[in-house]
Amino acid sequence: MSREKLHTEVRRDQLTDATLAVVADHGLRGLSLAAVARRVGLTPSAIYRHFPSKDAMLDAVLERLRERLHGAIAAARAETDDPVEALRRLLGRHTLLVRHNRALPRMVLSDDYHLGHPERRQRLLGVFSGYLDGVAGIIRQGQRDGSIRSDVNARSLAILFLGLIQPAGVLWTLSDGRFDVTGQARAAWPVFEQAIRAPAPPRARAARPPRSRRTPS
Amino acid sequence: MSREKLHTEVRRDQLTDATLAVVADHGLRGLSLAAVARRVGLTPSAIYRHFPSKDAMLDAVLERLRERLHGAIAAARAETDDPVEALRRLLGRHTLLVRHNRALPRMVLSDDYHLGHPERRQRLLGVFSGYLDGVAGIIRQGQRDGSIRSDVNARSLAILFLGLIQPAGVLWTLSDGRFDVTGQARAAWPVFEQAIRAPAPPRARAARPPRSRRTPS
DNA sequence: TCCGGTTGTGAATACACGTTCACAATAAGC
DNA sequence: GCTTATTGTGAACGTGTATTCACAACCGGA
Repeated sequence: MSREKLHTEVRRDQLTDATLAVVADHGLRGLSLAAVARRVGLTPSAIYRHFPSKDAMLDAVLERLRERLHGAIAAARAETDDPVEALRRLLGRHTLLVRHNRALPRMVLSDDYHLGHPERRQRLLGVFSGYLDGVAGIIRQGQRDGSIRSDVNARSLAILFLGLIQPAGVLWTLSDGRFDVTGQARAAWPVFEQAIRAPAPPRARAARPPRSRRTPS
Repeated sequence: MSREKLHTEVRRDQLTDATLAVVADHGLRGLSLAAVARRVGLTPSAIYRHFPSKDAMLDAVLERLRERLHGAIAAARAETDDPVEALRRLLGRHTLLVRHNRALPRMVLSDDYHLGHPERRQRLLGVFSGYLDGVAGIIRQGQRDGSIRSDVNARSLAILFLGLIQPAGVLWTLSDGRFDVTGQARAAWPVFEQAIRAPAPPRARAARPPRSRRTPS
């Protein structure tokens, strides 16, 4: 082993990085302390100098992913004032994030992380909700300034936006990177954009939300 | 134990059912032969009378899920000739399928199943592709008869359709059934429908697919 | 009725993993 | 330079797991 003694903050960073790498390569199931330790040149027991348990380490990793997701939203919002354009940029940033962090979909979609740990599920749901709130915030801004349709609530549109990326991300991980996420995003975006844009202001259509419209079976 | 001797086909059905139930409750990670055996009133070793290995059992389970997914598509197509209406029905059937088979998203999205087993990944990708092909088939029909826009390829639209369900399904599992999948589907469908409908025939817009349009960063 | 194949059992095996602990080596503060 | 807290090591432990095997009970057909 390297036998080198480093400060605990440094090791913690190394360990979370290594964890992300292992999860990217072998999934959450394949995540073992041995594999993480090997990657940073430590023995499994040394990990316990920096994290009280494997679970605590995973929590730190999730926190890092959360920061990156929120960072993407903040960056997209900072770049432009046009909400629709902000969404387009967020889409690009998010696909890039997925492509550079194969661990992200695995961590967030795999149930290993939260099953049997209600507080974990709550945390993960919080990450999702936070992201969706961010997207919904952009959308609401667009609804206020009239660029985005107001007959569908912002949250639903935010989830629809997530649908722009998620299946592509799944296909991408499943195909081991062969599926063209970026291409799919480029193809799907115009469709989405057109769908959320408010109908042209001149001709005010009946934009009443269709309440419980039920077409006969 | 029940001590009852049943034919192997019956046991195989019971075992796949039990596996689905266990995965629904405890995820793929929490799937153990012991748990499955307990659920059907057998000992773990008895399972080997009906499946050569745990992996083989999982394969059978995936096959069952594949059948149900394809069944949903076939049923939706059989019910109507209108492609857009078929998609709407498929959406309903799919959400129902997810709600009744919590194991479905877990099996299909968790990487436990396929990581480290390239042939498994291939199989799972095949399930996805088969489903997408089915959806794309409906869409292509709509493109031929002019009800669905032709400037975006059917596959991309099919993936977008999947995005209508998948994030909702994830939120649903994550919130332990509290999230309203059906409501989300109802809210998102009109948006999707309007997005894929071909622009009204009278005013023929320039519907050339934008090839590599790149907006400056 | 008898017999062979099928189904079920419980004990045993082998392995991987998280975690603990006593001890060694090193860095930091006085 | 001495002391003390920090960091790293290797061995050990306990647990949960898939899988195997010898044996028992049973069903179905001759």
